[in-house]
Amino acid sequence: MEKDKEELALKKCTQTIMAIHDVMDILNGKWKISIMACLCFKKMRYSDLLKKVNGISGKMLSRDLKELEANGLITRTIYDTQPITVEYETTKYGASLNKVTEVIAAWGLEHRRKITGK
Amino acid sequence: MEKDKEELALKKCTQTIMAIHDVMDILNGKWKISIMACLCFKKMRYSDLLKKVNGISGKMLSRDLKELEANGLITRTIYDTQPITVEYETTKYGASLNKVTEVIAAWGLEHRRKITGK
DNA sequence: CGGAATCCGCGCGGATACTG
DNA sequence: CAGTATCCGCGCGGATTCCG
Repeated sequence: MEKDKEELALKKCTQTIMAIHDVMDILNGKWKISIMACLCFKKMRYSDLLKKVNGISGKMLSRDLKELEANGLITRTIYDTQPITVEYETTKYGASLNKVTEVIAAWGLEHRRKITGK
Repeated sequence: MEKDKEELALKKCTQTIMAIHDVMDILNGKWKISIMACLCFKKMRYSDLLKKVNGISGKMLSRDLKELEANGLITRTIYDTQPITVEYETTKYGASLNKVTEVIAAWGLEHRRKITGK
């Protein structure tokens, strides 16, 4: 029946909304997705991220890094050099966001082409 | 040379960050992605969205819908019934976000499975 | 039904200065 | 270098009320 089909679609819609809401709870704020995208390319240090993630302030960066670590998306390792070195790296789990960031970025490029370009 | 390769990767990283930032400018806030995901399933009315997008308030919904429309992602059509009916629908352009919302939702489901489940 | 208007708290997020 | 601390404005976003 087509009524069942309709119902099924709506149910999937509801599930989708919930799933997205979950993600937005973890990746909230202006910067987390950018940070994850950056770390998906390679592990980086605090100062590297500060430069790469354009416009972010030191406060937000460290705060977001803490939250991302708390959610198991990245790891923080300290090297006892002089001065001390800290490296951030995606966990295996965090690396699975790679696909997400890629798709977003791809759409963003397309969008920019549409806006600025012609 | 591998140095060139490294350089290329970093350049791509920078581009990715910029692209993501563009997207976040359009899809900012807590709800826009959910709204778009919802409308990617089917066109809906204001009250439908209010129910489907769980937790959103009327104010945010109408504000976000306005912004999404301003960015060309959705259209708003008024039917002269009694009482009046308004339908929101993705533009062809907005529909291209389908892939994005799908990937995010997929990751979200996986995430929920990891958190609650085991 | 489909909003607009108003009130208001909270926390995001920027700027700056300081620390080990 | 890798942060922390503090101050503070702004706007997101909730709740409620009102309107055509």
